[in-house]
Amino acid sequence: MGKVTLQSIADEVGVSRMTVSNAFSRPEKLSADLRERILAVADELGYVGPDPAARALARGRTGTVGLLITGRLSDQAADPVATEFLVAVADALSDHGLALTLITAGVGGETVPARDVPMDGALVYVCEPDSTDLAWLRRRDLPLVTIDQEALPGRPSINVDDRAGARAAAQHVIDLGHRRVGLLNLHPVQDDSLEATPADAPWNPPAAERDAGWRLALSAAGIEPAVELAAFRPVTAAYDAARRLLERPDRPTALLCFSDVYAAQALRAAESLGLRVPEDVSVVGFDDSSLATAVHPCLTTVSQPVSDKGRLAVAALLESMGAPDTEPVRTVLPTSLVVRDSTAPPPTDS
Amino acid sequence: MGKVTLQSIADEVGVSRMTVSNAFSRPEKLSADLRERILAVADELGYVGPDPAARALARGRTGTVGLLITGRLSDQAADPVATEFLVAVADALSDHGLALTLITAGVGGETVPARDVPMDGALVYVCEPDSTDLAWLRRRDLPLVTIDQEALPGRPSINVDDRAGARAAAQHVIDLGHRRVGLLNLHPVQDDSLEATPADAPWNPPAAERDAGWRLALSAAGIEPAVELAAFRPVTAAYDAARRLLERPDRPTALLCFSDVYAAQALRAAESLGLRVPEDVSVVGFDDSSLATAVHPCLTTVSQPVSDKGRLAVAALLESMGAPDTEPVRTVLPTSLVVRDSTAPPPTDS
DNA sequence: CTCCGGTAGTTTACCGGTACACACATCGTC
DNA sequence: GACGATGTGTGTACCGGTAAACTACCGGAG
Repeated sequence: MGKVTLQSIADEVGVSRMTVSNAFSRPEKLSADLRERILAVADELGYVGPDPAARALARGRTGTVGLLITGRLSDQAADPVATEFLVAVADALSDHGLALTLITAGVGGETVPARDVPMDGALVYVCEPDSTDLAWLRRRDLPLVTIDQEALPGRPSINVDDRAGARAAAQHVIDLGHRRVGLLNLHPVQDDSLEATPADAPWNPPAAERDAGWRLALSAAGIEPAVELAAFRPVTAAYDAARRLLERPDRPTALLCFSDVYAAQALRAAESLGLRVPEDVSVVGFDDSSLATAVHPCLTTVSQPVSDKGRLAVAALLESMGAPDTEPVRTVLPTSLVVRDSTAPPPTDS
Repeated sequence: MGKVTLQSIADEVGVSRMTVSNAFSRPEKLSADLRERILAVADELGYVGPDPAARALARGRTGTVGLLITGRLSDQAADPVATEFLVAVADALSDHGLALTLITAGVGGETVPARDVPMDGALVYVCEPDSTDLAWLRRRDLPLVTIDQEALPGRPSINVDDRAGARAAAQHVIDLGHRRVGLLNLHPVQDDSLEATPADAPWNPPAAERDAGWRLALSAAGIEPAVELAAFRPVTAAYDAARRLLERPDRPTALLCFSDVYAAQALRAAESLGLRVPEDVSVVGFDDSSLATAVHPCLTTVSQPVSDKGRLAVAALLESMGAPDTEPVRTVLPTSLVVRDSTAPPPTDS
């Protein structure tokens, strides 16, 4: 038996192919009676419904939205923030009957998802600005929304106010009386190779903004921070960097960390050196992810609305899919400091 | 300007459309010289490469694999096991240049992803056996692999040996001397409505197998367990169920839980009743997820190879995409008991 | 009686590619 | 000098649908 298509059903019923198509896709365009008959025959022939690929071509829509994440998903998923975001996006999309396709950097084989996967639009989440995948998406002229990225010209963007959050975090430890402060930020490592990364490699926007926010408050207080950078992976990089900070002769009494993941590593580093948190050293995280309350002590951290970010990103994407040429919206969501148990005034003998 | 297609490039260069197609998809079929020229013109015209949707139709392959998860992703993602699995799958697929599309239950709107999204195959992860989405996938005659599900006829399946793991867990507490044992298992709630669920609603396979394993060991020891069921969501359901178990007059001295998430709730329930773990009550989890070592005390639990599950599922799917009619493989992966700090002999006065 | 508007179904013209068989020239070989 | 083996490019026939314009019919208003 050949494959069952609209045509074979049409022949069987004795109507035009178009009518069969309508029976499936536009019930109101034919009589209920005939439609019934067509569906019956279709069922009998084992027809599964219009072929999605063909439909996608003819309609120009696929019902799928991509989420671009460079690097392996396992790298990103190590941070609860990423999965929380992903989940929010998937939920928001499914409310609109759209599916979410994960576009991760291919291994450079035959097929490049960013180039070859049919989709109606894409969310650009974590990726280097000069990513080839991003370049493909842009060339395809797809509706795009960037999240936590430098905004693309003419495209909506969703960001959070990292700078204000970081500034509040720094101000918090300053207000507690800390004068020796360490910054534990992301290392802008490229291509998984620490060596190959030029000294002036650009930070990704969140890291740059957080750094700027911290320094804004610190320099106003006349404090010159000690700085260590740690690559995103492996997580022990953050542990090592935290140890380097805490082993300095002029040991910082407060650590401001790029993320809760980093802060959690800092807690471990402090513990390994026999330092108590917050009595001997204060630690501040960022993100207020699930990790923040899962570790001991619970982290003082900067909260960002991750789920809102996902929801708004989807909303923005849907809008630019509907009306391509509207003025792109640049959304910046607020952050707020959440004070928990990992910060306290510095030890009195300091 | 009209859209740039293979044809427009062909006209411009003065070759046939097929040759242009080859220039992009099969470089070896034409001279390097001509190919160069074609690519140059294509670039100049702003051509982005063959249209994915059209290519998908013509080739019969889309480069995408679906992952079917019924219910909202946020529900599932509450369990670290689900995200760990998802990540393993995404990574394994990206090694083969395939993208992963999340198929979650739509809201029943216009588009039904399971029916309308183009894909080459699908992994069936968590879903009710009579799910309409699953029915769509089956009708579409897609290569399918089930994971943690009842195997589909003629289709490969990946499962873990839940029964043996549960049995080992039960045997462990028996060997420690426990005689009063509580089971905290999954409630087979349907459609999010506890009331609407018939009393004889079928468990999903893992829950059924774990129950069977526990009882195998317990009944051999002549122990009749106390049982409470808790819906997957909200997580407090497990907390409440654990409290019910621990408030019984004949309070169990050991709790065997459906998952680490449940076990973590049981820990909280015990704490809320002033019971110490493991001195007053032992708690055993399942999965050995990241949660197991994140809580205090660290959980004795049954370890299952989640990442392997993902990898093997992808391998099985790729195989059945390549050779549709091979004998389907039924893989059952081993589980193993991991003893940590949440189990101990029962209190002596019991 | 005619004109009009709506319903039901058909026609035509794509959507943008790929597979496969074939034509044609070039070239080394027996 | 004929023959097969390349290497290159072309033609034809799809892949399986959808949009939009068009026709035929029907009933009611003018």
